[in-house]
Amino acid sequence: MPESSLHAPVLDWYATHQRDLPWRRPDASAWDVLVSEIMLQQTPVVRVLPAYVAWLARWPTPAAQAKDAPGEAVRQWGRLGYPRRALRLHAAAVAITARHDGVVPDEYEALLALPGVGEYTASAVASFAYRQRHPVLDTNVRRVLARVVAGVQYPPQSTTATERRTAVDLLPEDADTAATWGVAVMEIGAVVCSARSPRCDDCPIATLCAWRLAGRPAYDGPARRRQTYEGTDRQCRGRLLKVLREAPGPVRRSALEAVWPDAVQRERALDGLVADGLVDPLPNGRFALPG
DNA sequence: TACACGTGGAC
DNA sequence: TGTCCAAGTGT
Repeated sequence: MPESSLHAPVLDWYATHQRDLPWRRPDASAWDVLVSEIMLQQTPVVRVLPAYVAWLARWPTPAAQAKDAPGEAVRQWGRLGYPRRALRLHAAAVAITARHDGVVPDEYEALLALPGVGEYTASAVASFAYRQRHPVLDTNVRRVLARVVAGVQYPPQSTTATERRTAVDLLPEDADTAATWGVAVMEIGAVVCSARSPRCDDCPIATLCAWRLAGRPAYDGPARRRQTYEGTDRQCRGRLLKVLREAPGPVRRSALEAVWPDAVQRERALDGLVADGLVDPLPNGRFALPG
């Protein structure tokens, strides 16, 4: 069975079933796409939607973003999570303005050099915004390929050379078709071939899926690392930054002390936020979002 | 290569 | 109710 037999059913399904998301509209700029991709890193679409609209209403171009302080980006980020992304998106806007004349670069290597842009995001922007032929390997695509091609329930913990080869092998020859293919496979992973309860009855490639053909065997490998949160430095950092975000200006140390009782952990977390550039310690002993 | 890094919704 | 999961990146 040639792998290209997957193309038509996937592309046909996407043509009629794709969600209407703002960053996919024809008039979405490369900046729009970049903002969406950074926001969507580890964050569900439904939570990104309102944040995305507000962000671009305030900063419709990289130059507009670059003119404001990084702390304003952190504040505007709100409760999306992983606020370092806000800092990096701001830094990317500065870099785009300085190095690329305010235009989001269309070359993969130039994209990869931007802060907060890794292998996936560089491919996504090159593909979705500039219609280039790049394999996009996000968690959705990796899961779909793991099931359809490899016949297993879940992909490996980190992206492997085998997965990259599979993604490249499956890429349609025509660049524009390849770009649509990428977002289409992602969409199947997001709304049909979900992690917990795949809806094989609604899947356009169910009859070609190795995992389904094998009877949907359960994941058989090393335990997937579970993420802890309660009581961690991460939770503490979130509490501290929330105080800064919601204050109109600099805050006293006492305001930070009030949200986390463990002094040792609190100081460690605060030091971490300062080291990450998310918090500015002021000479007067107060703390602020970076200026 | 593992690990750190937020937040909240679903089951 | 606690676990799992969500369009990853940087170190």
